[in-house]
Amino acid sequence: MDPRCGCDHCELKTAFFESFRKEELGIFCDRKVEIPYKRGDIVFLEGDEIKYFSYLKSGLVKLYRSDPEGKDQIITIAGPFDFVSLLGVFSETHQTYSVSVLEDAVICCIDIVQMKAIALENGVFTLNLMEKLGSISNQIILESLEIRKRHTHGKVAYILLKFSQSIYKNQVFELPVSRREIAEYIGMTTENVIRTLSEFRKEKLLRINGREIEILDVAAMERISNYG
Amino acid sequence: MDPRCGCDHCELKTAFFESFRKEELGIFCDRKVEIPYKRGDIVFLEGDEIKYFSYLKSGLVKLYRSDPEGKDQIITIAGPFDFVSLLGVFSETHQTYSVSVLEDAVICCIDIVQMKAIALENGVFTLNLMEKLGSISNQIILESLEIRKRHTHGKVAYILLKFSQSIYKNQVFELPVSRREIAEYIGMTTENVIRTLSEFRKEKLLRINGREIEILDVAAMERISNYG
DNA sequence: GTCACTTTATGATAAATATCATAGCCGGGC
DNA sequence: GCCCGGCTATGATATTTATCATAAAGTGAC
Repeated sequence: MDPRCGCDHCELKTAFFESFRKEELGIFCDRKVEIPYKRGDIVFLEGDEIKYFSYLKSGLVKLYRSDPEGKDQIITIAGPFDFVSLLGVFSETHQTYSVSVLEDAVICCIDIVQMKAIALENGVFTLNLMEKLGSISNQIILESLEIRKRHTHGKVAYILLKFSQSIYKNQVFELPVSRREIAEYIGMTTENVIRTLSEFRKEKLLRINGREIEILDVAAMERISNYG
Repeated sequence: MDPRCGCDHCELKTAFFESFRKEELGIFCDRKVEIPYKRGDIVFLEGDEIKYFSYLKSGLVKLYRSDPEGKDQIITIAGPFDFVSLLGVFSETHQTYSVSVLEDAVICCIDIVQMKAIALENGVFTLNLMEKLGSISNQIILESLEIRKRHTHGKVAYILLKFSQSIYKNQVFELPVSRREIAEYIGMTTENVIRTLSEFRKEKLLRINGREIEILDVAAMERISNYG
């Protein structure tokens, strides 16, 4: 086993690279580039040429689009083990969205040509990859539909529960985004996000200290998210 | 060449089955089932077990979700050459959405186990499939984001232009859905969809005769869709 | 530390959207 | 043909949400 290669112990390996044959893992490791990013860094911008297939080893990033007037729309927030590359990576030549870093991150990049070459050779790998990418795309679609059908209170409750339950797995957490970014995520104005948070605080559903949030009444928040 | 097999001339073949080896096409053809559907038929329901990979040969279908209170939410409308199966087909065991028929359709069904077996063997096919599925998922995500960021006038204009430009490729077309279904698609109330259509009619942007729509002023509709 | 700028916060008001009520219309079932 | 139920349509009203205005608090550059 090649001592230079760190992929043997990568947490991602068990996720889907287990299907790699030894020599493929070797190729993978030799070619991959791991890049550390700081909060606020741009990973790539909409329109950039797609050169790498990339996934998130650690940290938190946001996927977003900017419209001509400069208003951003957040597509989703991705955590460790999520891919930064979505399905478009195999059908597009240029990025259809931008990615920036919310919490210091390490992103592993694999040359897209190399990735396709391995995919052509190894059916198990490709099928695993398709399952994983499919599952993520499915999640994004369903999340978008869930957000769309909610009103302001339900939207804010939904997104706070996402942070609490899916991302931080804790009732107390530090918001990785500003109120404005929450608004860009769920499609409201910044003022109404702030107002809704204030209302939840006054009703003792939340404790708020700047970006630190504690969900005091989970059941009530779930009720608001589902029927609010 | 097996005369019983019609797949040689299938329009879909050039789309991505061109990567099939001859024997694979044979297996495919022997196993496939082509099912004709009438307007109003249910193809499958959310929660049904996934047995087939299916694509639309002709006609028009809607993909939708129903919430506990019975309100539907339309995910997208798919035409010929679109897949009825989305990416989840490889990562889920049960359907995460329902499909019903808007215009008489023929759907080709392939056993999912068989499909996976071919995918494992033929990398070119799998990569082509991933590109196609990826592109469709990408489109659904982008469409959902486009709808989310618009207000009522922009939403209605957007969806009418979709019917006119993407689906029927004509300024005159017969709406395949009721006003209520349009509302379920773009997230408004039925009354406001009707009201907005009436306003467009009064402003001479549309001619409306029941479900027959003619877009009289395409430029104005595009302006409303983009900046509306 | 100070200044400029962004973020958070709240209130007042305007605009957009939903809800409720009503009615004509159309199509399918019998 | 006739009736019933859903679809289309429109108005009045209530509610929700956005916009505008203002200000305090936090943040980074120098």
